[in-house]
Amino acid sequence: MMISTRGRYALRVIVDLAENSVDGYVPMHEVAERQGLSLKYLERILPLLVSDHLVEGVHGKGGGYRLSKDPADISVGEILRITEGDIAPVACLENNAVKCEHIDDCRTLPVWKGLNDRINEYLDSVSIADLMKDNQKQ
Amino acid sequence: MMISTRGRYALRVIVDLAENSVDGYVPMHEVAERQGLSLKYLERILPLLVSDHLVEGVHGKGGGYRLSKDPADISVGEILRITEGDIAPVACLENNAVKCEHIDDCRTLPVWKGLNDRINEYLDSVSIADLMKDNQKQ
DNA sequence: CTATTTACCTACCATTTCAGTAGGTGCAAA
DNA sequence: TTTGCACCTACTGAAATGGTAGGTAAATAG
Repeated sequence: MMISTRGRYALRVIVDLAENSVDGYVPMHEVAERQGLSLKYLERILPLLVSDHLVEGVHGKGGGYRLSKDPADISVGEILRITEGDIAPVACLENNAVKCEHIDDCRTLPVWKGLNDRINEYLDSVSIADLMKDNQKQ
Repeated sequence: MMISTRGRYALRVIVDLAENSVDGYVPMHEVAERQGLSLKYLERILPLLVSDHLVEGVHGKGGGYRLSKDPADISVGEILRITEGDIAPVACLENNAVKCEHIDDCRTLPVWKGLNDRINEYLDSVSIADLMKDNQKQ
């Protein structure tokens, strides 16, 4: 399995915020309750999204989170790359991969590159707006 | 990361057999040496391919492995599904997944299904023959 | 000024998976 | 009967996964 709960939960949180943040900031415990997820675990995931300017967090009463961008301008690939760190299907295509010696003669590398390209292409083509309830594609 | 060494090594072994089994059976220690892989580890992977009739093993002197099918008739997807058990990108699409309650109302399921479809479609479209040295696509 | 509410941070933990290794047994040919 | 091979089971160290525990920092309400 490629996408862990970190990435999947992050995506659900973002969609939830997109659908429920009509007025101001939404505290994470509301999202956690709606989605049936552990608040404590989400609290460890959200700083990743904040530091990448996908959402903004405000402390104190009346605070919470809201999206920094329009749902149509946030892609699924963006969220997953932040939370998963790397969505490469094999180790040799990961960001910090050790350089393979036989890279020029590797028979299997073209498949992995082809797979990687298709995965990223697809995930970048789907936006949060595409996943919202009122969208026709549903 | 989605594809572990089990699947990647299996693919390299199959391509190696396709390129080097001009005459009869190839002992696995030869493949292991050519590919720079642990023989002991490969010995644990190959029975999976045998039981799925992708390769045939013959004991004793002069024995080894050979492909049961033409390289053009073996897809990468086939090999990976056998060795990885499951190549679903998320847990809820795995073969033995626990049925999700909110499946009819899940905002994120369509992305995972779309991703799963594209991954399988691509991996099934690439054959071992496509990966061999003498192939133009290289 | 204090209490409350929220985000955010660090450390820990149980379980599972990964990537092998060790040490054999079974079978077939020379 | 010895050699070369496939094949089987049990074990292991390291890392990742999916959290929990127990705080601190900031903002607002009263």
